[in-house]
Amino acid sequence: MKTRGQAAALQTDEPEESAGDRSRREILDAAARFLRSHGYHATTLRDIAGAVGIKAGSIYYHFASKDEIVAAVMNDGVDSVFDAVQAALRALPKTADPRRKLEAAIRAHLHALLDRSDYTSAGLKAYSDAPEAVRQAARPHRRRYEAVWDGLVRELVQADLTPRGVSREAIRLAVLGLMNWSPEWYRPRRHSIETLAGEFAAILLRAERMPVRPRPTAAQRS
Amino acid sequence: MKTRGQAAALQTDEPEESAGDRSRREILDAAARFLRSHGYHATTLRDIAGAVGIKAGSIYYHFASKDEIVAAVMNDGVDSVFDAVQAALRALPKTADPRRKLEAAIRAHLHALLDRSDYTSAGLKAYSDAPEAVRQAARPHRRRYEAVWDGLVRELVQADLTPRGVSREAIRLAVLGLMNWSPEWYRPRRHSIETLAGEFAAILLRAERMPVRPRPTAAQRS
DNA sequence: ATAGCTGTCTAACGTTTGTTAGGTCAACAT
DNA sequence: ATGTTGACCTAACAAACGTTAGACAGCTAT
Repeated sequence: MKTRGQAAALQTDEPEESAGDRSRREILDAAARFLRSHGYHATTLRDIAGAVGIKAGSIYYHFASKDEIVAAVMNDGVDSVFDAVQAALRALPKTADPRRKLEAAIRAHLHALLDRSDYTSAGLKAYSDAPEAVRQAARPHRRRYEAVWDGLVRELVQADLTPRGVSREAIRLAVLGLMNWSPEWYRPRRHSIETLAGEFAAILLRAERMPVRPRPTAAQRS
Repeated sequence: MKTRGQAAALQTDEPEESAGDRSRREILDAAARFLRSHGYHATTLRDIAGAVGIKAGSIYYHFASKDEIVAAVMNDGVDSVFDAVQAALRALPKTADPRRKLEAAIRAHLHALLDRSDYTSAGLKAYSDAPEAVRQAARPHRRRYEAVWDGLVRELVQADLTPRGVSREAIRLAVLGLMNWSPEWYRPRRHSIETLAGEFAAILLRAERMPVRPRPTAAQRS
């Protein structure tokens, strides 16, 4: 049932991708691009096929239905941002300041959403339009990812870094909503993901903005 | 902008709604409901007509195209939440605490989005899927509404209630994103709009949560 | 050489979509 | 009585949709 990574654990070399595997991957890539920019209903199998260089009917050699493609894209998208955030958190020392963890997670999420993976934003956009069966298949992936943020928020609350009297759920909904709405307004030329991540983290915390440790243009005040 | 209030004022000076006007309004109401829950492409003229009790072709007596309906719903939706927020702000004394203004605006926005008007949420959901012509027609309405929030954020910044070093734009995008994502997770049985409004306002501000003031007549200004 | 598998093609199918043309029928004005 | 208008209907149109069946070229293994 896994869509991609299964051959990754092969013993010696790279998976030796066959022609069929490459087509299958290209179909998913194209589907993710169309789903991201046009949504579920406006993404047609003929569009996808055309982008891959084959005919619409040929898709059915690789997938049983449109919804199977959509489900694969959506689940890969959630797993992808899950992995990205987990990796970003693991790159920090376990005892790191929860504020830094929050900012790292926000940065990873925004990167996945806005410039790294069509899959993540495709899943986000197509979810509410997809048939119930597809959404149901995606639910475990989504829950697993939400749990990451719930843990993060829990740490913040325990460190007393969030406004008092605000439920953990509200904070999680706030941070996810704030990020997930960004595809609606983000323009690569106009916004910097790095800057946005820092600003969003600062907004969500009670305390002042964190000291600027690694880089860029953060201090235009003072 | 009136959303429902069917025979609100039977007085002599009311417009005397004709049968055609009522049909037109019912078409828009039904379109808003479908657009809200199913989005642009999954909302069909036959669905709308069926909900009103007429046939699909008859819609063209009232509207020139599907997109004209969508544009009307979208623009009414933005104007509706604009009016609601403006009214909520005007109900406050001009010199009111900016924190209170923020909370009032958030509450009004959430109410418009989640339980008062199908139009507002319909416009939000359908916007990115609608043809460019429809989006272009909606842009002035959206800009006017954004300006309200920009003014609100400006007040907050001037009162030093926001984290320092964070741009006004980031704050505005944060608060709007946080609210506009709520249709994705809000469940009326599970969440309370009043509570959410207070929590979101608290999250966005540097200071502690505001004291719960029982009555507005007290002079709290020192 | 032959058989089989892989990956794609052509060509259609049944359905649904937005839209249009022309008809119908009651209410009203003359 | 007659003509006009308002509001709706029927019936279709072309296009586009997801999907399917069957054919066909290229490769591999016998």
